[in-house]
Amino acid sequence: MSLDTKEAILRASEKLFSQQGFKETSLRSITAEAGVNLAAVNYHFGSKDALIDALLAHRLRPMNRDRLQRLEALRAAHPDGAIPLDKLIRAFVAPALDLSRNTQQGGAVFVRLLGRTYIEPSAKIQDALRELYDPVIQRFRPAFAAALPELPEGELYWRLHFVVGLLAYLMSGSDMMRLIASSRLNEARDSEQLIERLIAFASAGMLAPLGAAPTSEEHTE
Amino acid sequence: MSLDTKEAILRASEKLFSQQGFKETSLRSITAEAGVNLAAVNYHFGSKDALIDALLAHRLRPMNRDRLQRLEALRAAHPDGAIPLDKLIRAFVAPALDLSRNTQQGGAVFVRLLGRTYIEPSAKIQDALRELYDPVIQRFRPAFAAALPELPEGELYWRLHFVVGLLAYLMSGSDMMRLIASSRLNEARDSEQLIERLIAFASAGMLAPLGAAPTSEEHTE
DNA sequence: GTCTATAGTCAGATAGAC
DNA sequence: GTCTATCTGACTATAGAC
Repeated sequence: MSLDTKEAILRASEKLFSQQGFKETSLRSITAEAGVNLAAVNYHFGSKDALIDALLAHRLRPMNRDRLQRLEALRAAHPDGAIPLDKLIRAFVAPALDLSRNTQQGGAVFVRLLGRTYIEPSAKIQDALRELYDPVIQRFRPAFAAALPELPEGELYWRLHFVVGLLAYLMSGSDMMRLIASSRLNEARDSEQLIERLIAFASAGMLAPLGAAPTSEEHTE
Repeated sequence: MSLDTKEAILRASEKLFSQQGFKETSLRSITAEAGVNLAAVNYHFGSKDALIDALLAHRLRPMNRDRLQRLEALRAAHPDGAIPLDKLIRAFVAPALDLSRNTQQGGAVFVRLLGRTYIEPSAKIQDALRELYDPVIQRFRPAFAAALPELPEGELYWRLHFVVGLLAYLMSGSDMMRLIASSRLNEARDSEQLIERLIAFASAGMLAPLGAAPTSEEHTE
């Protein structure tokens, strides 16, 4: 029936994990959604945890490869070492959000899953993530430092943090969006515009003046 | 023994929920931590879900009251209607992060819990949140619109979104932080400085130029 | 490789003694 | 109000027939 049992499980689990979370999604619901037998997950992957690991690696590795390729391309295009900030941010952010346009690869489903992993407290998932992310951070950080030479190291750390947080929140997405949704708003969730908005916001934030916050002594009152 | 069974349950559940998540925390672990009987939760709160609701309301109501009070104070201090952007952001952001300094009230424990609720997909939690947040958003939005008169409505929506995301991510906190933590970094997680950094970043982001992202045709390659 | 059947665990909730 | 004891249900995982 289905192309492949293993593939069907990956597809179904991606969908359900992203909708409900890891702990909340049972192997029963996954195998039902995939149209395969309950025992198939343990046969093909060994355990639920191993399934999660496989799923993350399956998607994150190509995404991070994309990020590093874009960074290399930028390096080549700017041999003087001065890569414009917005291009750097785009290289980091676009591969993640681009997945939502690639419907063939699971599309928006995986983007939500990815956002979810950023937040998940499970130690196992955190470990898997760290291993997948560390090389990327290690390469992007000096590029950002070069693009923002006047920013102290501590500040750079936090501002990178803010960008990652922004990305994670957007990808885990639309739950919180509904909270604010008293506004009708054209459903402009097309990722094309979203990426541009995110880059504009993040670039401005990264470039924020340093001792700037006017502190406004007390909040009146 | 303990002050009050009900209070002990609230305290313990706040701690465990924030550390492990809602689904991952069992009533058994809560009652063990609180030093009370397993049946006490159901006796005092009725169910696990009702406990979560009570916990959220217990903390969010005062926080949102604080937000609205600060907004009113700003309105009074700026009768012309032009509240500076950074003060607006502070009024929205500080009551959340301030809780981490108020150790008497549960301190950082609740901040993480709060960050977690922003992300939790459970429909019940989302509903409880919407009810608590709606009045706040409804009041802050026009103030932001007045502070950024040139920003189209759609843009304002997204940028507010980004600020909320930033806040949520920071509060759900430090899990992702460890991912990037190849940097040693002075453990400057003192919320005082964090608030200032967040306000600076968010203010700059809200003020980002409009059609600005230079689009950089393709990413080279 | 795929299935059924089931073992073993742990969850939330409740009845009823104190 | 608090406790013990227990019910009921859901889960992961596995053994073993096909």
